Amino acid sequence: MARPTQDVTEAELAVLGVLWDLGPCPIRRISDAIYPEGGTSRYATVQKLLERLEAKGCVARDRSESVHRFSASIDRGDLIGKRLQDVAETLCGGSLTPLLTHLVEARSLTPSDRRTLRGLIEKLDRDTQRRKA
Amino acid sequence: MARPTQDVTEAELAVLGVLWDLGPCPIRRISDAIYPEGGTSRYATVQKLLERLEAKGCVARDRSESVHRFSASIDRGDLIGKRLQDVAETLCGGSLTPLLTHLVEARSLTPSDRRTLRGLIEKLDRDTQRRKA
DNA sequence: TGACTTCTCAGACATGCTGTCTTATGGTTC
DNA sequence: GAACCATAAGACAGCATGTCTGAGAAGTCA
Repeated sequence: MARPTQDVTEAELAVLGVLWDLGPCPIRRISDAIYPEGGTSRYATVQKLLERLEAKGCVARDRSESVHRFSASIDRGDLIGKRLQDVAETLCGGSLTPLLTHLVEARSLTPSDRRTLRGLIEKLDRDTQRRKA
Repeated sequence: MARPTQDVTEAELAVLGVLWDLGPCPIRRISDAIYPEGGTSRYATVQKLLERLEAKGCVARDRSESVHRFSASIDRGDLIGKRLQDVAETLCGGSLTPLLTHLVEARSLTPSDRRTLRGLIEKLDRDTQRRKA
């Protein structure tokens, strides 16, 4: 529910990334993953990042046991969507269409990309048809 | 040439926007456009923003006359491209494809958007064909 | 029980970015 | 020369970010 209002920072993203990879886990595992050298202060850093991520609505905290477990409450796709929305808002008056045409024209599309894309559009068309019928 | 390495901020974007609208012009016109109330300090603010934009390679300064003229050296599309690249780099390992599929799947596409999109893809296909032939 | 360890929690801290503003200085114009 | 407008340099506060410290609670084990 709680979508991130503020943006997720670099360091916070690293934490989120670990949660995406490992699933719900305690701080210790996250900090070990990010800072293999360990150290008390590194642990505290991760703790602070998790605290901020929780405030932003990006992670959930399970307090039912004495060692809290954290889990991501948004996935990578959500974040992509939010960032794209940001770009659209800032540069295109909120419309996503310019982003789309920009990407398609960017000529970085492989033939396979194009196949995928065409498939997606056809699927959308079918859905629209069905809704009409 | 000089592409912005750092990102353009909100206030800087406002300045760029005026340059996109008005074309090359002196500071005075820009500051009048952004701060109609006027004032010395507002003028100085715009001056500082232009200075930073110049450092970022986003505006060019013509010093040939005593009153300098500023012009945008990137357009809105460049900025969109840069931001999209940023998102891709940060969240998709540099690939733009996930952004594309995300946008298409976001089902916020109007039928007209889809027509446009299909047209673009077909054009790309034709180009590919032609290059093959 | 008491020493040890490992948490949570609250907050301090340096740094850098942003937007704003002040002041100094020099050229133009009348 | 006085008034005006420009450039130029830099001060400043506020905030975000990443990092770290210290206090205290809770669990572990001899």
